[in-house]
Amino acid sequence: MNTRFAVATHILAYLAHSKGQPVSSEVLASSAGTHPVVVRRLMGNLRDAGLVQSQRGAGGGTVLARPAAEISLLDVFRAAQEGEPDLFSVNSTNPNENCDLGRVMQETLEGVLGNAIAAMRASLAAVSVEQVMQELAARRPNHCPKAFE
Amino acid sequence: MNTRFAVATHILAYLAHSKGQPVSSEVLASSAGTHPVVVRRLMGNLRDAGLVQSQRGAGGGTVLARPAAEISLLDVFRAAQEGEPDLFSVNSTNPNENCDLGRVMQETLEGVLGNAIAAMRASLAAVSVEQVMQELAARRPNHCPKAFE
DNA sequence: CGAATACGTAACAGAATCTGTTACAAATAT
DNA sequence: ATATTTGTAACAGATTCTGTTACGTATTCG
Repeated sequence: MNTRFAVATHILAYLAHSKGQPVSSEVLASSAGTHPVVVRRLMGNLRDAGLVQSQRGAGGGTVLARPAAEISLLDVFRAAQEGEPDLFSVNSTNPNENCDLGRVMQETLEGVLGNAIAAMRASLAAVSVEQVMQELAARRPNHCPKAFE
Repeated sequence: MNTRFAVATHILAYLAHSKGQPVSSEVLASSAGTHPVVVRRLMGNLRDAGLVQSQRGAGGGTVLARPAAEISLLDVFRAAQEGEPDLFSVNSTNPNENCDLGRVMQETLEGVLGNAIAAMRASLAAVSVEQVMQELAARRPNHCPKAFE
């Protein structure tokens, strides 16, 4: 699993915490421990998914496009992995040419994993960005004065 | 996800089908559509996990170390990914130095995903190699005369 | 005993992917 | 106008994955 999901969740939790105030990619990158361009690149996905809205220019930045309670981690996951090869796909190598055992094997494995994947998706769908933000705020260590800094 | 899980399942289903007859890495590789060394490399994991037993020399090959009904896909998955970075770990980048939001974020995400991962593991544990082999045999297309060839 | 077979393992190349970084155009506030 | 900030392309370095070659070791068979 790449870092995209973690970084995207970090970003959105931060935006949920800053309640409407636009946040720049530089601030977000500093908090998430990455590079501003990485944030902006990922932000493109979140924007395409309708999760955030950005504004250019001085004083610009990004805000949530809808309430944090209405953004599930499944939304985040899907947006973060958009355009990427399906993380849950069963990668097999060459399907056998003699018979299509390869294809049958792939279908069988996908069937086996189907329920588990559905459960995982449901679990992600049950958690909102607001919940994550609140849990982060609650567990924020004392020696870090300003939240999400 | 790498191809290891799919190839390992393929191998074990094949071995389950050949009931005690040792199968060479060359035959397995041909069926799985990969290279014999890839099979032998992966077989090292399966052997370490106690799922198969190999014998060198002429007429050698690999057999299941215990009945196929007693090998779950969770066993296969664990063995195939042994020594690899945890597929389900939430990769984050640098934990922030100012405060440990990075660590808290990681723990929070791991907590969120914990149930989903447990469900997925349970689902894999509920399916045996024998079941996979039987489903493959049942779904084997007609124009492929000899099973698993 | 010697040859053929087959595993075990190291080593390496090519491809793909991921992240970080630089660069620069476009948009916007002051 | 100027400073700020996003949007995006392009590229380098690191890592990973698969396929492949090579070679030592074990085992069977004649």
